Amino acid sequence: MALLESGEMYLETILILSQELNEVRSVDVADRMGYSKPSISRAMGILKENGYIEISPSGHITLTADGKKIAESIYDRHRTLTKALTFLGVDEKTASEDACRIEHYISDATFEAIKKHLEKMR
Amino acid sequence: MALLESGEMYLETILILSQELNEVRSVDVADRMGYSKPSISRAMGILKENGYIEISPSGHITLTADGKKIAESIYDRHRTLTKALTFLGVDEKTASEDACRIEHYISDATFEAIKKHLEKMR
DNA sequence: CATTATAGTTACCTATTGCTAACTTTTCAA
DNA sequence: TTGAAAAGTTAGCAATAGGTAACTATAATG
Repeated sequence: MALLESGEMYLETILILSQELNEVRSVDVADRMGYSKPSISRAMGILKENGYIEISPSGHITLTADGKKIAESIYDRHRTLTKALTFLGVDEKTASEDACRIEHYISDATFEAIKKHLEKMR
Repeated sequence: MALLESGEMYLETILILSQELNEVRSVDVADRMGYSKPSISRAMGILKENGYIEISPSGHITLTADGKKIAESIYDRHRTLTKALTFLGVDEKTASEDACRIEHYISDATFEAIKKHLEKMR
């Protein structure tokens, strides 16, 4: 099952939090994303059902191999697109916000082309 | 009221159809977008309520000044983004498809930066 | 240990945006 | 002019994805 923007954002957030915290819990994701606890609770249930995350009895959330692959891919897109846009003169904040939306909607072909172009430019 | 992707797509489609046809009707939009007649009917009602289009008694759809402004802006984004991506080596079809999604999600600052960069490159 | 604070879930609501089935209205041609 | 085709609308369904209220369960502290 291909994930939509929302699912990809949850996985990306879990990845980033797992680099900052010892343990990632639902409430950490809720705080970071600014969503309510029930919204996160349901989203985690769906991600778990579909094999993207695991949740320990104590509520410790970890990415599965599948989930990690997607999270890392999206995070890579985020950083590369942000860099590409700031390179074009877009301010850091706007670049990051725009990257955060674009990252879910471009094909691999387009992303690779942008990445290659960025490497050539600098 | 700021439009979402769907609303922007309808306006863009109406603009393009109005350049191809003498009269644009709901069924023309339905055929072009591949949506059902009821979906278009409702969408046209919402666009009309919000002042983006007018519908004559005979069912002839026209863009208002507000609607035209948005439609032209989105169409401009579409063409510029498609050009920018093909310039980077992305095939025409993929470039157009990706542009069609990105066009709704980037800020003015990012779009202007990309446009300027494209002009400089060629 | 009991009470409180934190974490998580359940049930239900809302909005958007697509759909089908079935209806009405309009147009056009025999 | 009448009957069929085309166009448009109404009513209701589904999925996604957010919300609140109210509950349970777990953890922490006096």
